[in-house]
Amino acid sequence: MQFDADQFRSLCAEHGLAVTHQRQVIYQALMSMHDHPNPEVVYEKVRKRIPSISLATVYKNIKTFVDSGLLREVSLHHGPARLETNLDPHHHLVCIQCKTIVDLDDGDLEPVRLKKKLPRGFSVQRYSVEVIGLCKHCST
Amino acid sequence: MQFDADQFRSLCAEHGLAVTHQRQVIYQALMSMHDHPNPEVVYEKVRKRIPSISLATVYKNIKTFVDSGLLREVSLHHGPARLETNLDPHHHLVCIQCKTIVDLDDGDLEPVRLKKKLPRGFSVQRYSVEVIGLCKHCST
DNA sequence: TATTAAACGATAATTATTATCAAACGTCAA
DNA sequence: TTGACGTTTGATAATAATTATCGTTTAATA
Ligand SMILES: [Mn+2]
Ligand SMILES: [Mn+2]
Ligand SMILES: [Zn+2]
Ligand SMILES: [Zn+2]
Repeated sequence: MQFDADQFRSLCAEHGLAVTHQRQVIYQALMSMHDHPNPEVVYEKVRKRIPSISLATVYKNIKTFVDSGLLREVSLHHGPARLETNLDPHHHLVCIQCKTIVDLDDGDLEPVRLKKKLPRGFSVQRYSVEVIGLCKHCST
Repeated sequence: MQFDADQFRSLCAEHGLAVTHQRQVIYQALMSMHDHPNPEVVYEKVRKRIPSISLATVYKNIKTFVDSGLLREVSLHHGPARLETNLDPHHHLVCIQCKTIVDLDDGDLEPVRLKKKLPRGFSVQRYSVEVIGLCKHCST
């Protein structure tokens, strides 16, 4: 515990962040959850240790962690729905900046192949590959 | 135009949907946009043809089309953000039902390989593979 | 320990989406 | 073709997710 606190202290120092009790509890809550939680779930977990914490503080710290690279978002696609009219199997090129999504034909890619067995009981419906980066327009 | 209208008419018949002017204009707007629009953008486009249309009608029809399989959503991850604490390169197993996201080690997958060149100017940052299906819990 | 910038909590505002409901419309059988 | 009936529409309220605002508190550091 003392050790973790010190680790967090230096993490914050590296990224120029003030060390606050709230920040540390939020970080530890996040790191103890290995199932890609949403902010609300993090809030509920943190509230067990700091009942008076504000939901806004949780959101603000998550943003801070993401901006500092201590944390990521699973996908670029949270927020408004993006609609797909191309019903053929295909993949995507996604720009991290402008969020433009461009189709990548299924045949333009070597088929996805697993080396290991998937967890028992999971039935695969399809594979989705995203090539993530900066589009021409955004990289200038 | 007459032909498209007839096509839409039979599409609706196949899926048990009433043929309305709004529905047809929304569908045609969608099919003419090859860039994965969000509902707001569809609304703006439809409004040029039916200025009096309600945003709710656009949302309701998009939902109807998705439920009928005439349309998809690009990703399962729209809505609340999902947080990623695993900073190692890895991929995901995603359940379409409960939205559970499970890590898939980078080494468990043959590397993604492109057969063709990407569009000029796109700089790749990383690949993200999602194995999409039903988890053990949801498939029973 | 005093100064100062950063962070916090409360809450308002914004954005995205869904729900509600009365009026209008489309379907289909007579 | 008409009329009954279920569906869709438009207006708008409600909800969910997130960000902004702002006065107060706290942490960094000199
Ligand atoms: Mn696509
Ligand atoms: Mn992960
Ligand atoms: Zn871009
Ligand atoms: Zn599931």
